Amino acid sequence: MPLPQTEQPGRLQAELMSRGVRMTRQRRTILSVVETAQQHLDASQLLRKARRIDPEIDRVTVYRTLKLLKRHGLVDELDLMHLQGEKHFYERRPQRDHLHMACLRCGKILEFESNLFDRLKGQIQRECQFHILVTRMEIGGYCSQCRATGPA
Amino acid sequence: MPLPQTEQPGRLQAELMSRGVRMTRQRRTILSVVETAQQHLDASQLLRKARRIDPEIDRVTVYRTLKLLKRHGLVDELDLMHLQGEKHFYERRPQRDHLHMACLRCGKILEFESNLFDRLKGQIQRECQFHILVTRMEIGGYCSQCRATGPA
DNA sequence: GCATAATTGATACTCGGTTGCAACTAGCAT
DNA sequence: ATGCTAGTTGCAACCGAGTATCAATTATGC
Repeated sequence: MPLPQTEQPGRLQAELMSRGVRMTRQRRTILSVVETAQQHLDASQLLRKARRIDPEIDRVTVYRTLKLLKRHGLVDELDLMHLQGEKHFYERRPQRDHLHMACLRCGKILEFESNLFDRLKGQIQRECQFHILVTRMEIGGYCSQCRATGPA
Repeated sequence: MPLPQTEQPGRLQAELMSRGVRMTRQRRTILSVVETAQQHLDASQLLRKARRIDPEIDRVTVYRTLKLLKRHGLVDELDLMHLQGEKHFYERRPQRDHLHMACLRCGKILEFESNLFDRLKGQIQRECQFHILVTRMEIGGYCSQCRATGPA
């Protein structure tokens, strides 16, 4: 599931610094991993990739940096329907929100943007007077290939 | 957040038995707690309530019964934006799907049904050829009261 | 009733994530 | 450049949700 890489590198770092967040060697490393990721990574995958750049990085620092990014709304946290246990996955928050479909058979993750999705969020803000900060829509089922072959 | 209680009691039990699932004293107790719950419960709250009826029930049995109900599509699992740690919450699967809004300030959970939501799911089934089994849409933000008082 | 396959409860364990704290350091002021 | 200090790091110990194992128990079909 290659994510569209419309981000220039260093964007996360610049964004955090502009908000007065202190930039450490470890954070720079972790941010670069998040930015260059080609798929959704969980904390332990992130740690492994970060350690290939800086072997001294501790897992606690990864968790703390992810929390920081979440707090600043720069990454979104995904559960991907708990397809792989209780891990959480992370992705750079995109320009336009999308939803995730998880195939319960082959484990593939698909993304989907939709006007209806955007309109639904608009409706909620209006009708419920709810100020939306984060959205997470995940769907579990069978992808086109797996449904063709019949349920496992 | 009182859930609409349009269910007659014993419905879950009947549903499971009709599918050939063995009905034990413990299961009956847990099912009755799920059915009469007035809000979203997590596993440990469920255990506590079940133990008020049958003090011998073990937490493992609660977990196993929840897994059973999920497998049969009779309850939905919610994360409620991880507002309260990594717990999962459960609710009887409703006639018509709804989404959940979690107020990140006061912790209130709101539910919302919408034609746009239904249409969005239809669009996904059609355009992505994805066979939907479970849907989970959760929104984090500020409810009308909390946004009026300004962010915490 | 009986047989038997499924279920239960106890215990130990896994795993994702957090806390407390002493050592370190980014970033500012001088 | 140097020093100061609040913010950050790494370590180790911890927490809590959920799972595996297995002997003892029990629901259900005959």
